[in-house]
Order: sequence, then C-alpha cells, then structure tokens
Amino acid sequence: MPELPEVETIARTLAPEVVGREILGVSAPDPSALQPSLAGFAALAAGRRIVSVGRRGKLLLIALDNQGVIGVHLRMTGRVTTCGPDQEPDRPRAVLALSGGQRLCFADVRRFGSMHAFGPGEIEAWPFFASLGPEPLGLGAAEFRARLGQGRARIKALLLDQHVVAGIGNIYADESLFRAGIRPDAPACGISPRKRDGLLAAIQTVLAQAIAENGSSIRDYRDANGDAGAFQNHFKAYGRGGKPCLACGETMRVARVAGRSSTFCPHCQRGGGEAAVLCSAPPHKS
DNA sequence: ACGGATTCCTGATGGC
DNA sequence: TGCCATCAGGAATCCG
Repeated sequence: MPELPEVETIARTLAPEVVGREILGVSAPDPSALQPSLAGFAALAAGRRIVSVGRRGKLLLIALDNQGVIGVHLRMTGRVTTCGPDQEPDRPRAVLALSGGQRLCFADVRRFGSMHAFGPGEIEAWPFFASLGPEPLGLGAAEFRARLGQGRARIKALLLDQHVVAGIGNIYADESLFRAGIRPDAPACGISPRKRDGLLAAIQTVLAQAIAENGSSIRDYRDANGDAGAFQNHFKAYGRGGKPCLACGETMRVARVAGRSSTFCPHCQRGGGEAAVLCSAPPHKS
C-alpha cells in the first residue's frame, strides 16, 4: 500500500525515466482510471513535456511544461512503472506513450486509484489537494501538537486523516505509535504535549528510514523500475499480531481501530490509556 | 459538529 | 480438491 515513503520512492525512480520526455499519446484499457475523462485527460496531457516528478502526501505529481500537472492516486494497489517498446505492461489501466519509445504505465488490480490531469493552476482548486494537511517531514513540534487537538478522536484515526497530516497510512501509523509507546485507540485529549513530541519524532524517524529503504513491499508495491522496497524487514508492529513484541516479548495484539486492523504491544504501548479520566468529563461549556 | 461505520474493488488466504 | 467466507485498506460518504 503506497504511503509517503513508497510514493517518494516512485517519484525518485520515475523521474530519471520520464523527465524531459514529451507525452505523445494516451490510451486506457480502463478509461475510468483517468480523470476528468479519457478525452479530457488526453487534451490536457498530450503534447506536453514532463518537467519534474514529485509528491504531496501520498499523491504522485508529474509536472508538465505548461504549469499543468498529472496527479496520481495509487490508493491500495496502484503501480506506476515505465516500460520500453519491447516490454508488455502487466494489465495496465492506462498508458502514456512518451518520446524516445518510453511508456508510463498505470496498473491497479483493485481499481481504487486514478490519474488526474490538470491544466495550469487547476490542481490548487481540487478540494482533495487543497485540504491536505502539512507534510510530516519537516513539520514543527508545536504545529503537530496543535493539529492533534483535544478531541476524543483516537490518535490512530487522526494519523490516518490526511487533513491532519498528509502521507501516513496504516503501516506507518502502527510503526510510529509502537515506537512512541502510544496505544492506537488512545484519545487525543489524553496525549500529553511530551507524548505528542515523541510521536512526531517517531513518525519522522520511521518515514525517513523507510524512504532510505525504498519503501515497504507487502505484496503489491513496486517502484517505477518494478523493484520492491526493503522496509518491511524492519517492521516492529505492522503484521506482527500474535507474535512476541520485539522490545518486551509480550504477545502483540490486533484490534480494530478507525476501521483498520491495528497491531500494538499492550505492555509497551500504554501511553494515552490514562486518558479515560481526562476525557470522560463532557465539555461543560455554556 | 464530531466521530464512527460503511462502501468501493479484487486477489490472497483459510477453513471445512 | 474445491468452494465460500473473510480480509486487506484510502478516502468519500453516510449515519447516529
């Protein structure tokens, strides 16, 4: 599942393959992959030259020479890869033919993802893009503390909420909470400023390490060259339900939090548990 | 208004 | 062996 480190890795591996090339044509075995439509996408993208490849949250951004941009939502199983004229792309939903015989392929078995083409200045008006929270890497402690708020929402739900912070998904939420010693179901109102600072530090450490390892490959994720990442070998929480905690040996538990399976150590992650008292009193405001 | 639950989609997996 | 239920999850949307 591509989250921030995976999308960052795709951007870095895709850039040298496509930057400087012109988009010659657009084809789509599954036209629903393209927004606003196959014809609309082609009108915005064809004839444009790719000038850079970047990322915002989990959104892959392919910048065009007219200030337009292609935004790619990979969701769960989306893949963006390149393939030359002699290679057959594996079940692509959409293919961009590029100059020099290169092709950019978008495949996505579960079909949750999509590619959006935008004209100059249009993406800033896209509600999804405009409402994204700040990037977690480089985010200041004071702002992070404030963005979590004092509500009763569970901390994991907040980490997964792209309006709060952009780029974190189920894997890195579990890994960060483990390293910070906070239960995934802890309400925000019970997490002290000190704990919040520790959580941000854990998030930044985990994301940076995952980027350095080219992301995590559970089953679907591959970079633009088709290569897997390696950070799955460093998981301490995700996917370790029923196994002994790597820190204390206690059996890791799995619970449903924020609609996601969440793995945590009941011993190491007690932070926020004391919040039941702090949050129980209803906000008596007149 | 806020926060939880549901929905979309298909392949992998486990139980019988 | 084969079938069927279950699970995976990002984000929009629905619901209490």
